[in-house]
Amino acid sequence: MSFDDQLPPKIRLLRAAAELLANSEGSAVSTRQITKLAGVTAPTLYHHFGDKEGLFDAVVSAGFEEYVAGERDFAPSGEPLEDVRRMWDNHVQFGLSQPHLYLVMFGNIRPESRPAIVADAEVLLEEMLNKAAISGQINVPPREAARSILAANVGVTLMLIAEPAEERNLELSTMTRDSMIFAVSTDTARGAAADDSGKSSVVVAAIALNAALQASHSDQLSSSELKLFLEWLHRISSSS
Amino acid sequence: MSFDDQLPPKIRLLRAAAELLANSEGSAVSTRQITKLAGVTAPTLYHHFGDKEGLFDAVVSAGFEEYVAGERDFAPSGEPLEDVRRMWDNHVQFGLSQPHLYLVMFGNIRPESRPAIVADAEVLLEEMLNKAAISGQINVPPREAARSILAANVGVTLMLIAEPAEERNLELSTMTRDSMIFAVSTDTARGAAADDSGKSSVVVAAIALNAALQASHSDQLSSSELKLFLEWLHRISSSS
DNA sequence: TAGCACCTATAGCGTTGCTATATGAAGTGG
DNA sequence: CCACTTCATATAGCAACGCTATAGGTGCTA
Repeated sequence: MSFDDQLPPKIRLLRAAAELLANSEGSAVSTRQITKLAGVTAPTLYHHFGDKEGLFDAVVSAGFEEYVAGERDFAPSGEPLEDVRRMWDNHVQFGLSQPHLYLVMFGNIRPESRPAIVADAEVLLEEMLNKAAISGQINVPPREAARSILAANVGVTLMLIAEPAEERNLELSTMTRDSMIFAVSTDTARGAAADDSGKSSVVVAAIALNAALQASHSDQLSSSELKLFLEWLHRISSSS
Repeated sequence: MSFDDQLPPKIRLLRAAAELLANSEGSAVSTRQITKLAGVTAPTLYHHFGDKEGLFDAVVSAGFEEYVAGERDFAPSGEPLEDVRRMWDNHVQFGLSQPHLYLVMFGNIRPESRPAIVADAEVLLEEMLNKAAISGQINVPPREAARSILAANVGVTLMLIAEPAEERNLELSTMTRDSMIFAVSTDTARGAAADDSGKSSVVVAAIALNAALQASHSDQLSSSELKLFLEWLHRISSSS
């Protein structure tokens, strides 16, 4: 029942709440469950934390500080934008590993209650982006870039949490991450090059693809597949 | 007390819930408040909506459909990416004008109860991005681009909602919006003409062809051929 | 008129977050 | 050694919550 009789009740409450939050599959967690697991009665909870939300805030702060601490332990890689990527991934990982904590933090955001944690994350990102700005890698003020990237980061994490775990596509995260970083960075190295600007029908696209495929030796298809593919492509592109 | 005695209870419940949700400043809305305002008793609510969440879903759907309807009324501007921008702004506007509805929709997302509305919004975006893909303006598959942009859109809107109304900085929205669109578009109007690595022009062409094929129901290939063809195309266009 | 769906109300169950009040333990000053 | 305050916990219970078993009323079809 009560799982750690030695520790002071305040800490037992924190641990019980964290454990229940982590294990509850979407369903709400009640104060009675928490106090029972902590081996404590209701008033103790309200004495120490004032509120159910106060307890959750404390749990979240603890978890978040742990996450921030791990964040700071990353020695700067010398490539600030790479560090920003790592912070992004860490953020997503944190959200996915503790979805209920995360939802308490970012999902139920209300105007009057706590941008405190958001601000912490923002500052952390901003510091890193500042390094990037110093070496001229960024074309946007670091604070604005940090806010923008963090917003996208939160959105992606929420979307991933909302998906059933088995069909979670982390590519959504990496793609959005790189899109955001690319957009604020001064490094325009990229592929693209849309030559035939303007209207492009099936035929035009097929011709373009046909030419490009033959020129580039893509290894996405086997040679036999490629042969058939090109044949079909020819059929389409000569059908005008 | 009850505010619209003529209408059927189902609609009165919807309106009462909408009104309470819109006016409640962050605090939760109870079924008792709703039924009292609607001039109805509890079982009526559960008969029509099954659930408290069912009611909220219905309210949200109604509001969202209104918003989507306004969205569709925009005549396509001929510039799909410009339309995407307008959809983004509309999304943010919707969230800021009905923050509580919006939080019900996107804030409390849980793995098991994912509102179909997210999927709707995704499809809407994807359709528009498909147009952009057909004319070769996009270097990413439309579905993935839609998911990514929508995620960022949601994140930005939540962040803006979390800020006190008087210091809301809408530039966060426009900046993130343009960053995302810029990152997925082939238009590198930024200065240095990008060198194409050859492979990525294949990707762009494949994406364009893929979108065009699905839109045009070409009869150059049999359905089984087409299926395989599209699969290969997808493989090519997913290779970064 | 009888029967049958559909819709709504009465009443209340079990649980929720939270608290008024009381009790025990620990320290402090005389 | 004893009052006295302070902090921490327990007993017991309130009002509000989401929700439902059951029954009654209503309008339609036969």
